[in-house]
Amino acid sequence: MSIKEEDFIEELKRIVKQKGLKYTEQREIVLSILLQADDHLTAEEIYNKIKEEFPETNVGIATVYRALSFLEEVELIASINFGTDGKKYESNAKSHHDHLICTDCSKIIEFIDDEIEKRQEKVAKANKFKITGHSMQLYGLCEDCQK
Amino acid sequence: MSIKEEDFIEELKRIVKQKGLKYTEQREIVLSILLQADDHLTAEEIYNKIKEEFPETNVGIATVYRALSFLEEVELIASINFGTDGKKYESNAKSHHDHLICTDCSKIIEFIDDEIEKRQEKVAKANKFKITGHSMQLYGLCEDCQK
DNA sequence: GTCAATGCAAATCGTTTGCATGAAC
DNA sequence: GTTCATGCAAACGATTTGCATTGAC
Repeated sequence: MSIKEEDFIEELKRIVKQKGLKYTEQREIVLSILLQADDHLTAEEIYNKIKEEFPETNVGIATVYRALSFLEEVELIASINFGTDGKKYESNAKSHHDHLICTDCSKIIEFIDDEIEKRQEKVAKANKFKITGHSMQLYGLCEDCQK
Repeated sequence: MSIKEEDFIEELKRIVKQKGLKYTEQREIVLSILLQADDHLTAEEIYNKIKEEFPETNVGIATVYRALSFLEEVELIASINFGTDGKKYESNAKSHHDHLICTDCSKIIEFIDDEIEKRQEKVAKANKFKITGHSMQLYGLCEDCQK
């Protein structure tokens, strides 16, 4: 487990305690699965991974959803929306970024563009909006799928 | 009906014919509702508007969904995703733009930023992606809801 | 007349909820 | 011991599908 991952687990403990809630194995497992994943996972994929990697722990899909909502709320993880096809989650251990999504094979490429970020702030300010989050996806065909 | 709206209806007729499909009143009604709407509508809202504005026409919600998929596929309309809360549609008669969405009152403000568009192209090119569409939403609190 | 499009109801899928039980504190 | 979190199954809401019927061509 990398240092960053430990930090996130510690952060979760801190948040839970500070809110007067309880620290459970399930919440930790969901977070750690996302910390170790190198791609974006759906709730169901996380649920299956738990059953695989932690067969001794009994988890319900409802708990996975509850943990994900909680972790997203406290900003330890983030989600991208795939419409009817559900949401995908990733940990916030990586720095902020946006996504290029292949509409054919669903591959996701992450990118950062500071200029875009800056312009977004500007637009928000011009419209007197207090930004709490944003979601930007570019859809298209990846190199392989263009063939 | 503005000239632009007529153009869109004509375009629909052309596309339908070219594809060897059938031109139906229902598809035209769904498109024209979106052409006349000044805000973004859900499938259900469109369905209700049809029952209101075209009470003599019998439509099922399934047909509305089928028409919306079709119209989106041929790029006469576009959608923005609200996750579990469903999709909202708008016609493509207006020029391309992105959205500022209030997480409190759901108000949507449209904006265009050429610089952001340019940077997006650049990012796509750098990753050898062939862009077919994009979706960018900034979430936050609008002026009123900050109070 | 043929074939696509429709309306309806049932089915599906991701997600949420109610409730009794179990675990953290 | 109290209270929050869990697992399970049932409920939910948006969207899709199967199928017999209708309507466009």
